[in-house]
Amino acid sequence: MKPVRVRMAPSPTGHFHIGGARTAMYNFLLARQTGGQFILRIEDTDRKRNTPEAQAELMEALHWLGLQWDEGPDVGGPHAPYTQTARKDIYLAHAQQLIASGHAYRCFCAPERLQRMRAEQLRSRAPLQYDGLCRRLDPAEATARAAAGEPHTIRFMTPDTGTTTVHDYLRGDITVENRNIDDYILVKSDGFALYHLAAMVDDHLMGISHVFRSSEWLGTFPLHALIIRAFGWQEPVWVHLSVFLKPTGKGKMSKRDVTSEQSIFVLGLRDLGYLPEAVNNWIALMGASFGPEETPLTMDELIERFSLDHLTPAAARVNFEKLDHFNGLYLRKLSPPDLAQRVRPFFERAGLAPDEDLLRRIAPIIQERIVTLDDAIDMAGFFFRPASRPPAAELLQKGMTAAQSVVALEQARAALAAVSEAEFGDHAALEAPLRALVERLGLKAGQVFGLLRVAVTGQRVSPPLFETMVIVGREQTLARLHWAEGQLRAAAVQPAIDT
RNA sequence: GCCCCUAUCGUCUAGUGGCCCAGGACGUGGCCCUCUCAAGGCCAAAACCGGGGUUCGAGUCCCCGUAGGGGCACCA
Repeated sequence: MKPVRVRMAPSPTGHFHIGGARTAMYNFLLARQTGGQFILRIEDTDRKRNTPEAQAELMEALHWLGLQWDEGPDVGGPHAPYTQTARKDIYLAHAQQLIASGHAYRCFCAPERLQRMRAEQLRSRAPLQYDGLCRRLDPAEATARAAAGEPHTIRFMTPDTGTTTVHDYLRGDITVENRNIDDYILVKSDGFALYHLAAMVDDHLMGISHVFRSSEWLGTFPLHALIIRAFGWQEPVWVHLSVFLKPTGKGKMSKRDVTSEQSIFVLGLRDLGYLPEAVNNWIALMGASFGPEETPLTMDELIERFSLDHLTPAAARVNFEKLDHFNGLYLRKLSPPDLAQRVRPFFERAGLAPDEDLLRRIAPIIQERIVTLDDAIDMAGFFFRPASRPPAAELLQKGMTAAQSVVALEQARAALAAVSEAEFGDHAALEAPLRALVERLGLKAGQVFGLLRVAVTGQRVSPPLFETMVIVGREQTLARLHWAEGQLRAAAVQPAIDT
C-alpha cells in the first residue's frame, strides 16, 4: 500500500474517550504501516463548547497511548495552521467560491424563524429540513444585503432531484435521494465554518488520502461527498468506524456517561491503573481483527497486522473484563524495575512514600496477583505502613481455637528466631522450618500460614508469606508474631470469640 | 415522524459460495497445582435473528420481516 496521509480531527469539548482513541490509533497504525503521515488537526470552530483543558487532555491522552502525530498544532507541518479557528478565512473563501459556482447561497433566516419552522415540521410530521426560503432569493439581492452587513449564514445548495451515491470502504455503495439531503449550513453567522465545510476543505488542502471517522457521520456522508464534488476535488477513501456501545448494549457510549467505576476516558483508565499497552490492545480489538495469533500484541505487531479489510462495520459493546485480562497480561510481562516505577505514583497518590529499593523487591511478588497498578496498594500497601495489629477475630483461622493459635504462634516465632539474620534473606530458609512445624502441630498448612499471614501483614490476602517475611525483615516479623500472640492469649480467656 | 447503517457463542471476533455437524479470545463451569489471592495447565458448555429466494451447494449473495444502532443543530 502506498503511503497514506491520515488525520485525527477531534473537537476539544469534553474528556477524550476510548472511541476517539481507537480512531486515532487506526489512523496511526495505517500511517506507520505505509510510511505515511498521521496528522492531528483541532476542530475548534464551535467556540461555545471548546475548552483549552479539553485540548490539553486530548494531546496528553494521545501521548500516553504512544500515538504520536507527524503534523499538528504543536509540532507544525507543511499545512499549518492545524487549528481550524486559525483557518477561518480559508473556509470563507471556499464558501464564496461555492456561492459563485451556484453550489451555495446566503441565508438570512433568523434562528427564531428556523426554530418555529422546525416546531411546525415536528407537528405536521414532515421531514426536519430547511424549507428553502432563501434559496429562492435573487443572488444579486442576497449579495447586496450581505454587503450591507445583514447577518446571514451560507448554506449548501443540495440538488432537489436525483440521487447521490457514496462509497464507504466497509459498507460499499450507499445511495440516497437528494431530496433527503438538507441544505446544511456551511458558514455560521459569526463567520466560522461548520464541520461540513471546514473538514472537507482541510482534508483536501492537507492531502488526506483516507478518512477514518465515526459512523455517526454516515447521515451527512452524502452531503460531504456533494461538497467535495462541487469543488471538483477527489474524494478520500472513506472508512466509517462503528461506534462503541455501553456494556449493556443500550445506546452508544457518551461523553456524559459517568455511570460505572470503569472509565471510558483514556486518562481515566490511566488513573485507574491500566497500562497504555493494554488499553491500546483492547481498543484495537474492538471493531477489528488482527489475525489468528494470541494477544498480547505489541504496537509494532498492531502496525504490521492492521488491515482495512479486517475492520468490522457493526457496533461493539465495550467489555471491561477483557481490558482487565489484557492489563494482567501486560503487567506480568513488565520487568520488576519497570513495574516498580509504574506503580510508584499510585502509592504516592495513596499517601505512601515508597522506598525505591523496597518497591523493586516487592514488584516480583505482587506482579502476578494484581490486575491494575492501583491494586498494588491493597496488596502491598502494608509494606509501607506501620504494623497493623489485627484483632484476635482477624487472626483466628477456620477450625483453630485461640489456644491452638497461641501455641502455633509461639512455636513459629521460636522456629524463625532460630534462623540467623543472614539466612533470613532466603525465603526457603523460612519455609522449611515452618512446614516442619505444621507437621508437628498436626494442622493444615493453610491454617498455620493463614494465621502467620494475618499476624505479619494484617491481611487475609497478601503476597506469598515467606517472601513477604523476608522483605518485612527478621526483627519486624518476630515482633508482629509476638504481638499477635498476646492478642490471642487475651482472647483465649474469653470463650465468646468464634470465627 | 423521516433518512441511513448493522446483524455468527453472554461479549469481542474468524469466516470474502464448498476446507464449517462453524475456529479463537474474554467471561462462565469443572479438574489439576497451591500458604491466601492470583497466575498457570487441562477439559467443558455456549452462536450462524426469522422467512423467502439465487445456486449442484449459503453463515457467506439478493429480497422481505424483526431486532439493535446512528443521524435529522448557526455541535462535531
